[in-house]
Amino acid sequence: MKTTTGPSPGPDKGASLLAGFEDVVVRPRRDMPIWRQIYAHILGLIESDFLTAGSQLPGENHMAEKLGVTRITLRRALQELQREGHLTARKGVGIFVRSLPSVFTVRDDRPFLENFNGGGKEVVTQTLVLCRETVTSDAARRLSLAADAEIIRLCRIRSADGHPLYVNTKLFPASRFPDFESVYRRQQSVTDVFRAHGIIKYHRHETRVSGGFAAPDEADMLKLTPGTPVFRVNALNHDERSQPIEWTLGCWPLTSVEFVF
Amino acid sequence: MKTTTGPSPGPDKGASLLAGFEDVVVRPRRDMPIWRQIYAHILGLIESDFLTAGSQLPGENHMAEKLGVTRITLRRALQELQREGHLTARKGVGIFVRSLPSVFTVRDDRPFLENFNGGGKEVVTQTLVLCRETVTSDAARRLSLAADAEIIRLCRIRSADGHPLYVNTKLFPASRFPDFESVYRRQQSVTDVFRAHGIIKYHRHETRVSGGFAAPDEADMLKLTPGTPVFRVNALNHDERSQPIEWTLGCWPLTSVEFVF
DNA sequence: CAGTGGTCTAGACCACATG
DNA sequence: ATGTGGTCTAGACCACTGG
Repeated sequence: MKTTTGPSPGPDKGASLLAGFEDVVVRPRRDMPIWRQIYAHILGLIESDFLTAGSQLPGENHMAEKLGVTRITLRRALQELQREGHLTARKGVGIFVRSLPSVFTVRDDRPFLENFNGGGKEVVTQTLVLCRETVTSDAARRLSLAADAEIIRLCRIRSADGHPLYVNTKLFPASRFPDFESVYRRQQSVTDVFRAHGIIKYHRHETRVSGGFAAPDEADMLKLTPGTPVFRVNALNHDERSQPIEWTLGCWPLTSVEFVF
Repeated sequence: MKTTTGPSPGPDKGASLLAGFEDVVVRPRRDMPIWRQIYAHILGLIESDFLTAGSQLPGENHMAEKLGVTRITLRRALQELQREGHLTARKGVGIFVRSLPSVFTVRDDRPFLENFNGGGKEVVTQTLVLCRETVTSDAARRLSLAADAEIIRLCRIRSADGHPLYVNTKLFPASRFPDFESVYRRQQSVTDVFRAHGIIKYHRHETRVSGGFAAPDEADMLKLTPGTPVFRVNALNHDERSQPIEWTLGCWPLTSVEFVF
């Protein structure tokens, strides 16, 4: 299916822009509204790999015309697929298949990368922010710091096979890590920063998982439609003397991960 | 605000059906589309307790007219509020405020009810199904049973202050609990069933938390709009000899709970 | 510039629940 | 019979992106 070179339509971007939307019949049914049928059809194209991850859909006007429905009706289906994380729309550009792994196990008690490599995904970590600043009252409470203490803020985004999966912000008490920046810039690893400062063992003290909806900036980073449901993870790490050393706030698309405890 | 008896409009159902929608100005803005302004306005009414949990909104036509927008535009806002769990619509009846606690901590290592009473909520548990049947292959693997073993299925729904919060299905190996039904019917408590069969101590072996979208039957039970995002919890309990004795599948509205580990 | 997705209007018909 | 929410149409204008 992927190496089709003949005249038959394939999922290739440039080929037949309406591949997958030929001979599709949608008409009012008692049990399933039209938009739901379109939803099911497109989802089928994605799950059968006819539409591959990253590929672009035909324009809304083209699809609507081909399906014989109004753009609004089509958009009802597209909207649902966006909220479920299968599609992502970029204004002025187009609609693209996100097609993330439907389940992406994260074991809470293991180093982050271990969970990914099992799935054969290539994981890339990108550092967005690394700076020092004064704590907020919230973070001070969490990290047991004075109100005017200094903290280190580290924001990163992780992608699997080029698809952004996870954005997080980590806060550290600055006093514990005088050489944070230099070590981190060399190794790009928080564990190595810990080790360089004499912290060899640390443990997860508490993990909170809640749900929410992607804010515009989160949606932008994760390539989601704003309002898409997400997991919010909120974790505190302690060193071996039970002192808080790391406060993490993370955000995952709801459909891209499963947490295992 | 709640005991208004004068002519001024209040949130009371029968009073002024359009209370809360007087003098609302919505007009196109660069930074916020109309539907988003309506969304914010209604959310404000809910969060300020002007619209109380369980109360009914005016009809869509009335609201749309009052706001000076099309029904479609209004529905864009209502749809968003439904997906976020603030509203629930019943066809042919009306739209109602769900207004659940935005955070509802569940500590994984504590008995279920302990987490609720702290919030001052009155919790009701309703048993939907209690029956014996042959295992599915999936459940057999999870509970380490033979392919033709018998299991006990228990489906329940839990509500806080009359609002359904949590539906779950529990599966037990039937051979371990000959008197399940009789004990359960008397006490309505799984812990008591365990105790009656000599299991005094048991522990959570594994918990998995994932995300999904309410199926029509789940939506019906939880009084949600189908497609609303939910947590799916999947847990296995072991007895003190590490034998699996309980397999739980649960479903929570995304916005009603926070998991703490 | 042309094409994209985002928003909005003014109608309409339907299935459903209630009185 | 009435009012409700659910669906759908046929247009329209806008802001954004890219060539």
